[in-house]
Amino acid sequence: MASRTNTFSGQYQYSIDSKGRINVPAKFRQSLSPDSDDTFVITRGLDPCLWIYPLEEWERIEDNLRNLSFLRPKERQFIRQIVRWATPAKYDKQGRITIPSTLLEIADLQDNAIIIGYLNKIEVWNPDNLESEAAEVDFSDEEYESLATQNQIRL
Amino acid sequence: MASRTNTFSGQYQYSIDSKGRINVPAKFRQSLSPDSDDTFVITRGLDPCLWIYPLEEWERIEDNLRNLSFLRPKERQFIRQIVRWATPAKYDKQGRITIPSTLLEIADLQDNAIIIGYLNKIEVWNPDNLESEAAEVDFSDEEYESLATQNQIRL
DNA sequence: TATAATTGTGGGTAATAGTGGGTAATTGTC
DNA sequence: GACAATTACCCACTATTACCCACAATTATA
Repeated sequence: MASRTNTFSGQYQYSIDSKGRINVPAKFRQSLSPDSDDTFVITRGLDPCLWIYPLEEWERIEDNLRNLSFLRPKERQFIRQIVRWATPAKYDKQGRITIPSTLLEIADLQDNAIIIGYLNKIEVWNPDNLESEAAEVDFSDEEYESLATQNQIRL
Repeated sequence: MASRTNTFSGQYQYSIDSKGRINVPAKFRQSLSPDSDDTFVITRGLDPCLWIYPLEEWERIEDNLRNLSFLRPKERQFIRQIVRWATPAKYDKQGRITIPSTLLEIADLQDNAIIIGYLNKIEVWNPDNLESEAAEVDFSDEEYESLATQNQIRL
C-alpha cells in the first residue's frame, strides 16, 4: 500500500527573481526531499504548468517507463516526451530552487508564481494561467457530477 | 536490482562547431563514465538520432549479442547492424566529444543539437527532427492514454 | 508585548560550464 | 619517406550557475 507521507496540498504565492529562483513553501520542503540530500525533480506538467516530484516518486514513474519496449516507435516516443523535461534539482541554502529557462518558458512563468500542493506532487503556475484554467471549469456541469459519483467522491 | 546511478533525463541545446565537437551536459558527465577514464560509446539510434551509452551499459548489450548464434545468417546480420555503428569515445578536457562524420550524417546533424537524457542512455538530435517527431505526440490521444494505463504510469 | 526563530527576497562574488581557435601529433596516401 | 588530412591537445574568453551573506517580514515563544 502506498504510504501517505508525501502528500501535498494548499496554495502559496511567491516571486520569481531575476535569476529564475523561486521559493519552495517551507511546509513542503520536508516532504519534497525526505532523504535530507535536498534532491527532487522538476518537469513539465500536462497542463500549462510545472510539476515537481519528490525523487522517489519520480523514480517510481521512471521504473514503469523502463518496462516499455524500446523496439516500438510509439513507446520510444512516449518515453521521450516524458523524460526529456525532467530535471533533477536541489534547493539552495534558503530553500529556493532555480528553474531551468526552458521550463520557465514552457510554463509561461515571469515575475510571480503560484505553488499548489497536488497530492503526490507540486504544481507551479503562472497566476493568470491558473485563473483562466479555473474559469473554464463549471462544477454545476453534469460531467463533474458523474465524475464525482463514479469515483465515489463524497465531499 | 538495477542501480539508479546511471539514469539520464532532461534536455539541453548545444552548438556543434566546425570540428564536429559537441558539449556534453555537465550533469551527465559523471554518470556517463563513472570509472573516471572518460570512456563511453556513441552509436546510431533507432530513431533518427544518436545514442550514447555509458561503457558498462554498452558492454551489457554486447554480452547479450554474444549469446546469439553465429551459425544463423539472420542472427549474424542482426549483430552486425547493431555493432557496426558503435564507436568508443572520450571527451576532451572541456567535456566535449568529437562525433565521427559518419554518425553526424546519419543523424542529420549540422550546427546545433539537442541532447536528451533517456533513462539508460543519451540521445543527440537535430532540433528540427526532434520537433517534428514530437509534433506527432498528443497525450490526449487514446493511443497514449492506453499506453500509460496499461503500464501503470501514473503521473 | 517583547524577543527570538524562521521564512521569504535580493544581490555580490567565486567557481563552473560552454564556445572558439591555434598548434602539435597522428594517421593515411602517394 | 614526404605530404596532406585528420585528430588530439592546449589555451583563452564569455556566460551561466552555485555559493555566500545580508536583511526584511512573518511567525513562534517567553
